[in-house]
Amino acid sequence: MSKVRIKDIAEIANVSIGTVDRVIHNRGEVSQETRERIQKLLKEHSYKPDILASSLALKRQINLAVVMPRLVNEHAFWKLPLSGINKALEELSHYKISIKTYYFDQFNTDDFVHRVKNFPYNNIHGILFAPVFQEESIAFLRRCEKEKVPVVLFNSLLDDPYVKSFVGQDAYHSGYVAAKLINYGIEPKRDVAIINLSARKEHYAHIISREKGFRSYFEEHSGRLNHLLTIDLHSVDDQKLHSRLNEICSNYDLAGIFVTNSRVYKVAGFLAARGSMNVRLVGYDLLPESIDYLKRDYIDFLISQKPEEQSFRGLVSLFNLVAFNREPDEKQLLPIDIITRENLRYYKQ
Amino acid sequence: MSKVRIKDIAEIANVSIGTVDRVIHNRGEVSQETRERIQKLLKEHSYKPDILASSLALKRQINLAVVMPRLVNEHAFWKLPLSGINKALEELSHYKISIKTYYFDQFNTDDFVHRVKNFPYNNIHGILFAPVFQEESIAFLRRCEKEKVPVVLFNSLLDDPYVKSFVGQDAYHSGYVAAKLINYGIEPKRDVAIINLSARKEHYAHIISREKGFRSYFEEHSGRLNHLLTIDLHSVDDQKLHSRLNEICSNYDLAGIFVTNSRVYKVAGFLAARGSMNVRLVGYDLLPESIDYLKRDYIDFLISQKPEEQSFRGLVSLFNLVAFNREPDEKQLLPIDIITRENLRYYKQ
DNA sequence: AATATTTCCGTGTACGAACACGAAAATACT
DNA sequence: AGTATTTTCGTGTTCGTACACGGAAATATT
Repeated sequence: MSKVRIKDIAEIANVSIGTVDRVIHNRGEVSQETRERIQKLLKEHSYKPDILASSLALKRQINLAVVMPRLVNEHAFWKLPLSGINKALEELSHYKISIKTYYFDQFNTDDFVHRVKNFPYNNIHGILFAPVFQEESIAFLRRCEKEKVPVVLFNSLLDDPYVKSFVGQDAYHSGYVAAKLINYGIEPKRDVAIINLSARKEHYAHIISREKGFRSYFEEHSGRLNHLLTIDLHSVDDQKLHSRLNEICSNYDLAGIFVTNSRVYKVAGFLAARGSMNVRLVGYDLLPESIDYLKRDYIDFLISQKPEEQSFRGLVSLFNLVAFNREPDEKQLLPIDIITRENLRYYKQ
Repeated sequence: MSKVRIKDIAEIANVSIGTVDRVIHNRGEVSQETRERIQKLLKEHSYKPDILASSLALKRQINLAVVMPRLVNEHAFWKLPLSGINKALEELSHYKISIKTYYFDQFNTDDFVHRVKNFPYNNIHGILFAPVFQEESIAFLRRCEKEKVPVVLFNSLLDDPYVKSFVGQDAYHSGYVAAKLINYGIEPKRDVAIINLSARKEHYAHIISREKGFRSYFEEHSGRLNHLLTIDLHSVDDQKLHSRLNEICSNYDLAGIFVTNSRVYKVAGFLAARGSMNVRLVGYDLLPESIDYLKRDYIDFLISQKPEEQSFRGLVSLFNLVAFNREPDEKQLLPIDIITRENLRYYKQ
């Protein structure tokens, strides 16, 4: 039961350590026959490399890239993954590693395509990618596949066999959880609004999934379905937003609002300005602005996507893949943490 | 900025690696003068040992002990830390480590005192301890201090300077969070019960803290204070419990119940038997029985203490302390996770 | 002064895997 | 047959630290 080392395998097989090593790393230069013999032995003795020793001995330089939306004007969400990237950089500082970040304009398909075209594929050993544009992203994956650069996704899921791993949240279930929280807090027969505050909703598969999850909760539970309304607001202008929301408030008996992304603080701002405290408000992510409204009770619950952890785990997975050939889980689904004013302190940063 | 190694320090100080090593590990046999000189250099260059190399080179055998309540009859809670212990054992399997568990009867002070008396202090390098009896536990700590065996606590906090670290949850705030959840879900002017289902409440400091946290939420918020009642039920007998609860239900307009520990499933069982679905119920921990009632919507929220993670992190901290002299944080407070039927899957085991 | 004892410090090996280098064996080519 | 080339494999060093061992220097003892 004691751990089997390369040396042990080598002795059993009557070959040298070097040969076993070559088999393990597919470095070739081993005869068909002995390779198979050793592979069999490795399996039989269920050889697992010693993580510590491997790490210590690793000499290769490893270059990773992160491809994600640029931090434009207001959508502060994309700041958050950066701290995860830095944390990963620290955690992996024993190694010879470089992480370079490539930003693209999340509202401009052409920009993305252009950035990806001049990508230094042969200097990069792995890519952590936050996809936005469905088709173009798939095309990017095809290119990576051709260039044999492994890709790990975070934040948003692309259904493609070449993706080595996805780190993120199940969007559907997060919407489902949000629905529970709102339904739990309000009396029956009152109205609930789903607000999409996204410039271009169709770009975000997970926003759609969240709404679906939210709605399906109500389908399965108390018949509040005919009190559900979806509002798409593409404008980022606060003036317009407020007047639109005002209008809705007077037309409906709003008891709860679900904002399908991190811009929930905008709706909270409206509620605060209007002074209406008894509308349940649930949204996403721990942006500073949202935290502020959470503390002041204008937001009741936030669901964290854990963006720092997403990028962190994504990078670590990617590194382990390219450095040690350790295959990550296909999906790394992070828990759907429910954050309130009262437990916030344990989730911040 | 590149990492400084023992070798570098040795060269600068014009001594050998061995000497620097002796200084680092306080192994003596170094003259006062050179010791101080090297210590100064270590600080100046902010030397940090390479974790990987240290681990690989560590040859000492390390024996840890866990001291915790025995898994008696019903209080299944104490099963949970065991999986954390096993996980730690696995994680640390690269090392020469042994973990031995010592159980005591959590309802019998004498039993605890007796077990602790014949403790093999000189074979044990560190103790992970879940205290129950205040005074006797402090006495135990004194003994450990005398024998120079470091102690890390989990689950329940003892205020003692000798404790190297505490891994657990802030009980007060967890009660506070529970109050938010109940208050959020019910209409004003209805009654809320706090139920202590503990054989001997006074033994559990954290049960008292939870109640305090719960009450203080209501003190700070909507004046529901005169609708709050505390019920101490020492009996474990289901018959008695049900009749007592029945009695309460008819005397009060109960809209919410907070059970201050993992026995919340007992109250859920009562509600299920009675068929009353519209009482909000919040309690602790992911016991299988409670999970079952959570799934059936008799329990609305569970707050997890993460017992597996407590014991896991406790052991890892303890190991790092005795093996590498890495001081753990004084308090390792785990997040107060809010678990519902809808996000349960991401928190199970 | 010679020997014993203590204090102080350097050397060497081990940990397990990665990888460079080069040697031996097998095969191909003239 | 002799040389060149390729395939196959073994040896040795490296990563940074832990620790055993033993040697030299300083001090004490007779």
